[in-house]
Amino acid sequence: MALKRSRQREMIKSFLMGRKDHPTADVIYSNLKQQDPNLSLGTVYRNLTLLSDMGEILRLRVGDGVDHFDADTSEHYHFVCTECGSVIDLDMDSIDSIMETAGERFDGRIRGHITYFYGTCPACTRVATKS
Amino acid sequence: MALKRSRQREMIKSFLMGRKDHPTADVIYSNLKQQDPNLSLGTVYRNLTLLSDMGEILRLRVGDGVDHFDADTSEHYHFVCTECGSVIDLDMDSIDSIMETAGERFDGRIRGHITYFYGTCPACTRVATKS
DNA sequence: GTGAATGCAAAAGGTTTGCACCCCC
DNA sequence: GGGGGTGCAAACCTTTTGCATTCAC
Repeated sequence: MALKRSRQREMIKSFLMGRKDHPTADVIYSNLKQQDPNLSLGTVYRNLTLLSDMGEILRLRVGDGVDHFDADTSEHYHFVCTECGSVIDLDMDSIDSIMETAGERFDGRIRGHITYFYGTCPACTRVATKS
Repeated sequence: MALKRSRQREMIKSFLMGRKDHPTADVIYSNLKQQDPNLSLGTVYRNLTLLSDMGEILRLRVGDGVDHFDADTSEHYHFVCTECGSVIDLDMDSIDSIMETAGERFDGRIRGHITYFYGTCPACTRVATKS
C-alpha cells in the first residue's frame, strides 16, 4: 500500500504547477500525450484522483460538467466566465466569515464552503464592449 | 415554437414544489412513474432542463455528480451533508456582499456567485455524537 | 520478487437526443 | 392539421475500473 513514485504522476503534477488556468483531465492528457505517447487517459484520471485525495491538488467542480484541476491548494476563490468557460483565480480577502452567518440558524456542523463567482471575464468583457 | 402545456411538465413542477429536499431527476422519475407508468426519464430531463432554462426551477450542481432540482427560486443557500449527501436549505442572511469583495481586484464583470456549505447535517451529527 | 502503477479497453453513471407517434391549440 | 411534447432507446461524455503487464523499491 506504500506509495511508489511514478514518472506519470510527476509529469501530471508539474504540468499542473506550471499553469495558472485550471485544465481538465482531457487537456492535461492531450498535452502530456505529446511528450509521452504511451500515456493513457485512465492514468491521468487515477493520478488526479490520487493527488486530490492526498490534498496535493484541488478538484474544482465549477458546474460545467467537467472537472478542473488546480495545483494551488492555498485558500483562494475562483471566477468562472459564462461566455468562454475559463476559470480564473481571484485575488481577494477570505470570506470564511460567511460560515458563521450560515451556521447561526443551522443545527448541523458546517465545515467548509465552496464558492464560485461567475460573470464575464476581462477578455470577454472587452470583446462585448468593443465599438 | 410557442410553449404548450403538458401534463408531464405540470406533474414534475408540482412534485418539485411539494418537496423541501432537492430531488434528482431519477428520484423525480421513480416517484412520478408510479402515478403515470408511461412517463419516461427523457421527458423528465427535458422538462427539468426546460423549466430551469425558463427560470422556474433551479438546477443545483452540488458536486456529487448528480444534478439536484429546486422549485424555490428565491435567493437562498444550500448545505450539503458529506455523510448522507442530503441537500438542505439554509435560513440565513444574504451574503451578496461577497461579490463586492471579489470584484475589488478583478477586471471582469461579476454577475453572481454560487455557494454551497458542507459539513455534517443535524441528523448525521446526532448519530455521530450518540453515546 | 512483490505489489503498486500503467495501458488499454470496457463499463459505468448521468444526461442528451433522434425519431416515430401523440396530443394540445 | 400543424407543431410542440412524449416514449423509447440509442448515443454521448466524462470518469471509473478490471486485468494483464510493467516498473519501482
